[in-house]
Order: sequence, then C-alpha cells, then structure tokens
Amino acid sequence: MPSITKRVPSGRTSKAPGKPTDKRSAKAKQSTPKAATGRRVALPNAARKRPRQARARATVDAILEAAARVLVEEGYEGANTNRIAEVAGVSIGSLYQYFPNKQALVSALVERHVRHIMDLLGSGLMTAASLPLPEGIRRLVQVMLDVHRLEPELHRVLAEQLPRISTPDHHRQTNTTAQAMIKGYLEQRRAELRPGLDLETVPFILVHSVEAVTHAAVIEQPETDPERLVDEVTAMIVAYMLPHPH
Amino acid sequence: MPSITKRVPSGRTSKAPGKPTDKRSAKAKQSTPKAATGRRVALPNAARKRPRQARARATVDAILEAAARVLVEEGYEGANTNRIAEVAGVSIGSLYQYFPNKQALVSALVERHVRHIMDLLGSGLMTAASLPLPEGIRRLVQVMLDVHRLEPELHRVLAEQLPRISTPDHHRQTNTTAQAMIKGYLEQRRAELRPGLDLETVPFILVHSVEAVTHAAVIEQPETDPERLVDEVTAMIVAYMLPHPH
DNA sequence: AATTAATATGAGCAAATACTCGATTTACCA
DNA sequence: TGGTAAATCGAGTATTTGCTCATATTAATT
Repeated sequence: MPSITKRVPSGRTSKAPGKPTDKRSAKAKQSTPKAATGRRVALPNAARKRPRQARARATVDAILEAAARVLVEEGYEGANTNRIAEVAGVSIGSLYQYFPNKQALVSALVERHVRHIMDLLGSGLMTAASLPLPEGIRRLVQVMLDVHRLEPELHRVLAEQLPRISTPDHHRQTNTTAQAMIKGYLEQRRAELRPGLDLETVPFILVHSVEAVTHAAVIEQPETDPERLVDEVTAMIVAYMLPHPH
Repeated sequence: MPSITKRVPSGRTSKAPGKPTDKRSAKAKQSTPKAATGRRVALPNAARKRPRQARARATVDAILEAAARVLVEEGYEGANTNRIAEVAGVSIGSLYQYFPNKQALVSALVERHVRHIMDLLGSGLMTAASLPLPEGIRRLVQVMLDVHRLEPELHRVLAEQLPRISTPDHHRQTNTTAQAMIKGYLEQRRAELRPGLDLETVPFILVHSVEAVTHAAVIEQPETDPERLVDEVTAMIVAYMLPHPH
C-alpha cells in the first residue's frame, strides 16, 4: 500500500509545487485499509508548511492562542483539534496546513512556553550574578515563582503532559540545561559556599525542589503569602549551601 | 435493574451523584438517538457490584493487576478498557460488572496506591519518632525514596493522572494529610528546632521538595546514587530546621 | 435434583475525533 | 490584467473506544 501516512517529504517544506508525490487513486474506499484517514500520526513536531504571508502568520498565532485556551479550559483530553480550530476562528483544514498533527501543535505550545521560562531564568541569573549570594538566591526563587504565576493554568496542563509529548530526551535536556545554568552560577560563587558541597547533586536538588514548591504554591494554595514562601525557601537553600557559622 | 448511566456532554465528568433518573425503554435502537450506548459515564468511583464469591474477587484482582500493567506499558491514553479486560483474561462485560466506568477503575488503582504510600509514611513516622531528629529526618527521606522506588512506573502514570482523576478536593486532602502528619511530628520535636520556624509553611515545603526530588531521582536519573541523594536532602532539611550553631 | 443467585461472555453499537482533499478565495507580481 | 502561488475552507471518512445487554455458565441453596 502506498504509505501516504508519513509523507511530508523529510519535513522539507520546499515549494515543490507541482510535485504531488502521492497519487492516490481516487477514493478507493476499501482498498487501502488504514491509509485514507482516521487515526494516524505523521512526523511529530516539524511544522508542515511555513506561513509566508502576514495573514498566515496571524492564523498560526490564532491557532496557538486558541489551543492554549482550549487546553486550559477543557484539559488535554477534552481538547480536540476541531474545537481548537473553531475557537481560533479558522477552519480545521487551515490548522492541519501548519501542524501535521495534534501532538505537533501541543509541542509548539510547549516549546514556546519553555523558551519563555528559560529566558526568565537566564535573565534572573544575570541579575543574581551581581548580588550577594543570599540575595541572589532569593532573586532566583522569586523568578521561579513568577514563572509559575505568569500562566499558572497553562503551565499546569503543559507540565502534566510534557513527559508524554516531548521525547524523554528533550524533556531531560531542558532540565539538564536549567541545572547547568544553576551549576555555572554556583561555580562562580564557589568561594562563598560551604566547602565540600557537591556541585553535581545540588543543582538537581535545587531545580526540582524550587520548581515543585512554587508549582504547588501557585496551583494548590493560591492564597499563600508569596513573600513568606520565597523567604522560607531561600532560607532553606542558604542554610544548606552557605558555611555554617560555627 | 435500570442502568445507572448518565450521558455527559463532553469528556468532563460531572460529579453530580445523579440518581437513576433515566428510565430508558429497552432497546429501541433508533428511537433513542443518543441513549443506547457510546461514550458515557456512570457514577464515578463506587463499584457497581461487590464480588461475593471467591472467583469474583479473583476477577477483580486480575482486572486491577492488568490495569496497572497496561497503564504502565501503554500510558493513560493508550490504555483502553477492552485491552485491560483482554490482559486480565476476562471479558469486557466482567470488567463493567465491577467498575462502572474507566475512571472508576483508575480511581480504584489510585486509592490502593495512595493507601500504600500513606501506610509507609505512617510507619516511617513511627520509626522516626524514636530517633534523634537528624536521623529521624533521614529516615523519612529514605521512606519517600522507597515509596517511589517501589513501583516507579506505575507511580509516575498515576501521579500524572491524579489531578485529573480524583477530584481536586480529594487530591488536596491527601496532600494535606501528609503535611499534617509531618507537622505533628515536628511539633513533638519543637524543642529541638530552630526557634521561630513556621510550622505552617515548613511541612508544605518539605512534602513537596522531598516528593519532587525523590520522584525525579527515580524517574529521570535511576543511576543516581540513592545514598548520596538521601544524605544531601537530609542535610538541606536539617540545616534549615535545626538551630544554627552560632 | 431442581431452583435460584452470582458470575462470565462477547458481538455490536453510538459517539467522538484526528485528519484528508478537492475546491474556493485571496494576495502577489510581472 | 492575468497568471500563479499561497492560504482557506469544511464536509466527509476511517478508526477508535467506552459501554450495554441478551445469553450462557457456574456456584450456592433448597
């Protein structure tokens, strides 16, 4: 059978105008058992076609925007592509013009979100670099809290689905990058740290601890006093990393 | 008996504990447009019928066992009731004899798992109670790690889905219970703690930090040295909570 | 043995949903 | 102005999947 399922010639969106590689005999409803339509999956991620005109770019934006809204309002399972297209005010066909499948759409959303977070974290580290260590750490904790408070609902849904969507590799790498950034920061301040602190393990602990606490604070207990929480978490980290005044 | 079913508009489950309000004349394939079958949802959780004979109990066990396996192997979305029944070696009809719907099945699994965790945590606290504080804390961290290493894959899948399955209330309550246990433990040891420590915020931070770190350690970095991790996390908590030797 | 209750079966249905494709509209440019 | 490429449209389709129900089988009870 002509496996049209994963065409998208190597993702290359070259114009190749009159080159419809797939001929696909008209209809042939029964002949191709699992070919024609239904549930399948093309290349994940890679956009099928890149928008070249302004209005196309607007369409893509509208789709992403709508996807975020629907995802937040209906959850991942309740979010179907037809609905997303409807909310975006475009036809389902347009959606599939730019995203080869549902996963790719969500992936794009995740990438955008992660990029945003990493940017914040990066600039937070810049600020922290010029501060005394305790203040610097406080700044970083604050940044993490801000990250979560930015779009808490979207963050929650994406965070839940992230392990499933992105490849484990990609997920791990994002995490590793964050840890590497923290590690770099700590190495610069090594002189101020408690001697013997394990700079391999510490970033791992910090990233996950702070992420979890801020996440939970935003999701579960929005009424918690943010200042107090930041103070406490900072205190914990400082007590752990700085030399004990002994 | 009249089927205790209730159609649900979209994927979202209404928690309304509806009564068997619908009469539903038998069959009438066409007359009841959206009545007969398809996607619907009955009362969540509550088992439809309780097994009275030994073989029925065996069936229920087999179903739960199979559900866990399939959930781990295929993920939540890939796990469908027909497959679970097949793996369990029972018919789909039998499955629905004891679980009114898919959610109820997963809920049962979650409940079992949570009970298991709380038991471990409880007995861990018992042990910790008779130890000096630093050792006690180390013990608790170790217990959390053990919890995750028990059935890491199942834990991951359930943890991902938990916010969606159980009601937010139930989820929060489980968490609150854990925090209350920790709080009780700390209050007993108040004399040994740093004065001025906020016993409202600390359990929140501890539970989420330790949970996240141990979770990540098991899921993302199975090769990490567990001893070292437990040591570090313990050190962090101790440095935070005990009085600084100043 | 006969009757009843509990348990098990599985073919089949209705709804949901990801995705296609031929046709139409809009922008671009020589 | 006309030609062509880009963008849009949306009805239709193949699958999947949660779940029912009439019927069959096994165990408890009389």
